[in-house]
Amino acid sequence: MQLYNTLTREKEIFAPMDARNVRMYVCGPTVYDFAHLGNARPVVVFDTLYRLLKLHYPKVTYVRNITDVDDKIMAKAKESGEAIDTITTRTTKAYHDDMASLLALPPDIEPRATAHIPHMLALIAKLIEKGHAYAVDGHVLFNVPSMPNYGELSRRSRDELIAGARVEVAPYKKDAADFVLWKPSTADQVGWDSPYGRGRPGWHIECSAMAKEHLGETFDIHGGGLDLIFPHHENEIAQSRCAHDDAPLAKLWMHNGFLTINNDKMSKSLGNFFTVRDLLAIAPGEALRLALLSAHYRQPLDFSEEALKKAKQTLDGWYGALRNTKDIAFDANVAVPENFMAALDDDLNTPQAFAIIHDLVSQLNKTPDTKTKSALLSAANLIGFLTQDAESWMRGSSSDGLSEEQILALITARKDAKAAKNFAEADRIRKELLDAGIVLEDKANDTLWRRV
RNA sequence: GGCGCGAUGGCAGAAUGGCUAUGUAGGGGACUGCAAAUCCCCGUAUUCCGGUUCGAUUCCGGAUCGUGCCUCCA
Repeated sequence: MQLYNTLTREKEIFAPMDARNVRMYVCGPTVYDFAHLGNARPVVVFDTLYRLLKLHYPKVTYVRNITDVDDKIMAKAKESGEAIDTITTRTTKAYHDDMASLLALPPDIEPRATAHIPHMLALIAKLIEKGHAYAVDGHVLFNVPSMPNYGELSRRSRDELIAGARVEVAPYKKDAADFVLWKPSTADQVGWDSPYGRGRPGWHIECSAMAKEHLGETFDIHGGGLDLIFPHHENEIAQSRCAHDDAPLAKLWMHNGFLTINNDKMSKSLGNFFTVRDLLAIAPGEALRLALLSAHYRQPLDFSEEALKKAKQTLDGWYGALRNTKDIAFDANVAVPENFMAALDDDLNTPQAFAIIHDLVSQLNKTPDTKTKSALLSAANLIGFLTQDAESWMRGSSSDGLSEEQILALITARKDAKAAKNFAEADRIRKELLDAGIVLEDKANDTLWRRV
């Protein structure tokens, strides 16, 4: 398979370091609030990659961290008066639930930052020992000029960084580009004892420490959002390589594009974000997943509720084909179609993969047979689609609106009216159901219904 | 100011040095008591200006517009 490597800015043939165990690290959430859709995109994208890798290789170790110590969490705790643990535990649970709703498989290992403080301190000590970091006033800073090839991922020189710097340079820094590995905590702030005084980790060190602990010094794939390239991933590389005798951190770096709303970047600071939770209230997770994968992962994706509705309609069509062929058997031995695999193996071309699913759906409608149905299901299931029972998908769920009993009673009443050739009454009932969001499909022997 | 990305039909969105995706919307037809679903048929596209080439939407240069990053961020 081919994957685009941010490091080389080219598609490369993927060759794992150890084909018996492919290792992948993806930057996970800082748990202080509900996940927004921008957080969900990388989860769904790398879940798709994870599923593909699992198909190609006997074992994949997928690590996605939970950042449970951070100034944003501290600020939230101060604001709400809750304990940090309470916030991180609750938010982590919500994150797990939301991502499961998006049909994302859980990672193999989900390390928490607070459980790796000793690993971070060990890494920091090594960096100081090797002359790449220095302690000053309770801070420990990584000295960027100590690494000659700093900036390879983002392709920035140190001079450019300083020239463009928007922030004031802290007086204790030896160099303007130096970044924090460890910072002091006041008595009322969360902190851990260390040789540099009581404090807490900087933003980047946790990923270096946890990746080393769970995947080793060098692993296959490191993923995350585009905005992590600089500074986060650049600094992870600096820390890890300088601590590990210049061993590369990851062979392949993958970054998903942004989610936009009306072509503006969706972000917390702009306030133009949707939480996954809010969207799950108006559409099934599978529809959200489809919407998130409907553009290639490296392209920007402009999200709207309209796009989400379209995704739901598309799935109605796919599930409709399954419901119409419910008597056709599924054969698990039928392979995923080659062109479908080829699309995904070409740097996760999900739009192309969906085009092939559309084609299979259309074939199934025309020639309903086990071979076609099985090809469709094996393809769709591979990347987390069409895993539900078609009938239950069509019936959906609705807390308000008509109950299934009411719907079935109306359908029976309409059937009686039709038998009596009272078409005006039959149409009136159908209109009543339509107004309640129920669409009927008359078949030869019975009437099917679905929620729109 | 520095670094980068993008521009494809009404909309969404792939691909490609010659054949033109897919979906959706729209038009016509089949089926249906009428619908729905499904099937068949049909329009509409590669931002602009140069260059390379037998041939460019694709490669190269420039312009315009949009957008991201430059120590909060997926």
